[in-house]
Amino acid sequence: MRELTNLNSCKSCAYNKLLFGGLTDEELDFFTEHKQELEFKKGEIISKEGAPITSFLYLKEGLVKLYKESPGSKSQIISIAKPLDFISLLSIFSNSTYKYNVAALEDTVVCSIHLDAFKKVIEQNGPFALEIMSKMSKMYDDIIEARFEINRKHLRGRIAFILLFFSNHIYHSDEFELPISRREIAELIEMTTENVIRILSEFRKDNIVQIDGKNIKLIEPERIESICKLG
Amino acid sequence: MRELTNLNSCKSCAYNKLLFGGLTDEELDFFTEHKQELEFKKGEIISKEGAPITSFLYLKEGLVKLYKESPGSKSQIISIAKPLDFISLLSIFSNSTYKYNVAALEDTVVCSIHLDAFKKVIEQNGPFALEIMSKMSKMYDDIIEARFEINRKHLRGRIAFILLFFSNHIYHSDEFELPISRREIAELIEMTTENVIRILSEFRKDNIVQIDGKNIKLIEPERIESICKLG
DNA sequence: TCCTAGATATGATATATATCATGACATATA
DNA sequence: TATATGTCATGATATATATCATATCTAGGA
Repeated sequence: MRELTNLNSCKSCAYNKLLFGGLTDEELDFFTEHKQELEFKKGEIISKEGAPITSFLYLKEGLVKLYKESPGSKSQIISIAKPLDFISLLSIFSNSTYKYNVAALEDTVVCSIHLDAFKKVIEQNGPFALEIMSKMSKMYDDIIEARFEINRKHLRGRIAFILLFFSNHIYHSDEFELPISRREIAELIEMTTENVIRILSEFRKDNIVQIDGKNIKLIEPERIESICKLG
Repeated sequence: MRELTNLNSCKSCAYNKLLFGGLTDEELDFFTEHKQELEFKKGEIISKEGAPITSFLYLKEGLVKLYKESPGSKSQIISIAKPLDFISLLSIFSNSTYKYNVAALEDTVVCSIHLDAFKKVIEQNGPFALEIMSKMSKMYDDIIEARFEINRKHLRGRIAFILLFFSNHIYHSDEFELPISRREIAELIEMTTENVIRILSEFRKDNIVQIDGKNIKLIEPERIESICKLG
């Protein structure tokens, strides 16, 4: 991890309009004083389950995974967060320690606002509180929704689901480089690594995707959609 | 559904201290003006996926299930809410319509505060906003946690899990009456109805639970704990 | 440079779970 | 009262998925 130093003020940050619409100049200045920008290299751990929470974190650039590790069994990936997503979920309001691990899947920049400062502004700015609740709510609902969707699908449907997830929600393209390994895909959509590999091969043989290592190109997105829906 | 009429003011409500610690007398009076208490009989639907959200709901008495229905496949139960739980999750801050169905499992009393009134108080009372966030956060985290726990267990472990859930978190007793059918258990812990029945029978034959219809008595809770952990 | 560990890949086999079939019983309905 | 409908129950069978074994390829460390 590396702390970025030549910081702009939050006031001039391109992200503040998107995330923090309802803040006054004074509040933005207040955040500027209490924030840090942190850079993580691919693979680095951003926060660990059980570690004390001291700041509100959101993703500025890059890609991260939220995951749980439980002794004796393989780890489970809860979700993948993209720029502008909060990576400390609501846990920060109900727990003093993190409930999940977070690790960088790509080189990543995280904006870190000291928790006390963040809470202070929530307390004094009601509309801002509602905004944060709305955003967090949506993230949680999406996680739960995805969990249930994955669970009612067969393996082929799950692979189709995750391909479409990267294509539609992360890279907005039919062609992309997978940011995670086959094993991590398995941890994300609840199946074994072998079956992830096997079914990706099937898709390749069926000529609905081109696969070269981590490089993916969806050849027949409509067919993948239908496998996702029906499988 | 029946609307209760002889309402006490929120000020004197035994629940307000538990749920709404940080409110002024004026704010409680304001809620009193904008609330209703609704009574639902067992089986009645409290809210439906897709219906417009007009109020903040929390459970005063009884038991409800939150569930999703998707065309062509069986419905999935997301969670079971008990008194003092919010039954409109954060959806109310991010969506204009409900994302889940809610139905009463027992005769139930719901306190319904008009959404605009509720949001108004959140906007003007920061500490209250934080309180609500904290409570909602915990509910969401619990749901996600349970989902992942269920998923890494085999069927016997899941049945053990759900028996312990009712025993420890709902009824606080080794002896209780199941509030849901075998089919609903299946919808809650992601397995088929037949296997729920089969494994409950196994547990009965193994003499770790007594079962008479919906009446359950855990004979060897420690063994159930260990099946839950290991299975 | 070699060596090792991990990722990818594929086949054979085992096994957990779903599906199908059937029946008893209770409960709602006409 | 008779008829239908849903729940509980259990066995036989089918099938999806995990597990085990093995091989190749690549990247990183000594």
